[in-house]
Amino acid sequence: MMAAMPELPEVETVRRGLAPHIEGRRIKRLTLHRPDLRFPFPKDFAAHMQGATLVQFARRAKYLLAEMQDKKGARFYWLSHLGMTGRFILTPPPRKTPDDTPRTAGVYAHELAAPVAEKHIHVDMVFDDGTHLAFADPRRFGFMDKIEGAPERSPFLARLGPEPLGNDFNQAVLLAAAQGRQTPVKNFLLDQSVVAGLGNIYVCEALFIAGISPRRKAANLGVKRVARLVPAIRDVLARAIEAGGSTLRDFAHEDGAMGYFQHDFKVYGRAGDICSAPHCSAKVMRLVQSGRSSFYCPNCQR
DNA sequence: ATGGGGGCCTGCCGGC
DNA sequence: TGCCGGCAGGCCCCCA
Repeated sequence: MMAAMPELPEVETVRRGLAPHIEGRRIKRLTLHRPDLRFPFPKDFAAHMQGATLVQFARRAKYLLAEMQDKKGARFYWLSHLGMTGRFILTPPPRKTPDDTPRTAGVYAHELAAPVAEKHIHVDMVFDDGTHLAFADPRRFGFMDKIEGAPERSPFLARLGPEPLGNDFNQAVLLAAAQGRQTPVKNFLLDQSVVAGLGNIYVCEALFIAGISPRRKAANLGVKRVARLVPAIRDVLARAIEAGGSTLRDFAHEDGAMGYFQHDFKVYGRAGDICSAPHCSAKVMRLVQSGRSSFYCPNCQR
């Protein structure tokens, strides 16, 4: 068992967990505890978010994309990325008591208490019903942005390839994208412009399921391997989302931290273990490609 | 255009 | 026991 980094299934799990708590709610206060994460927060970020209503909480690749309606009724989008260690921590509103009247400027007593005691909380939000949403990110590889206009024109989203679980991702598309690509299939699948949402872990797992060596050049995949690879990618992601979904049942608690559910992997992080495939006694190997670990079974993957 | 590598950033872990 | 190097990797950016 190990905790998965935020790739598509983890981000989707976060989305599903948070959406029912924040959709349709107005942001009463938003506090930044530092001027930047990986990038500086956009100018007027807090001011624009404050008083805005979160209309819909969606996902694109590994990005969370919230449709917002500001105080004047204008639409904009709040984009966030969890990076490597980013987490949203949700605290549902405590039950109000009769004497819980506004203190200053309409702030209720129950809103003054710190919802969580944790290091590395960089953003705090309070919604109109008292729901707290904090963003913590020790390594600050995550970031947030504000998008005016069509979200697909955001520089962060413009170059993304198809969603791996959508109809735009299929064997013909993947085969065409692989034409002439001399890079190993491992690197190829990590390229978010090829298919958007895979990270190191699920690429390793998908290649294992498809029986393809991470070393194989993308251009040499061929129709047969692509025909195995596409469903392998879909299956591994869909199963991981299911596994994440099963953790949501316990979500609405005090420490509502999200996105790092436990999950079993066949090869990732298992160097030296015997391959889990039936009748295979080879050892799972680790190799470094472009500075990243690949795990694979040299017997099952060619 | 494409591929490869550096840098960001902190927590953790193994070795001495 | 404490220190320290290596490692983890998503994504942008630069260079060949």
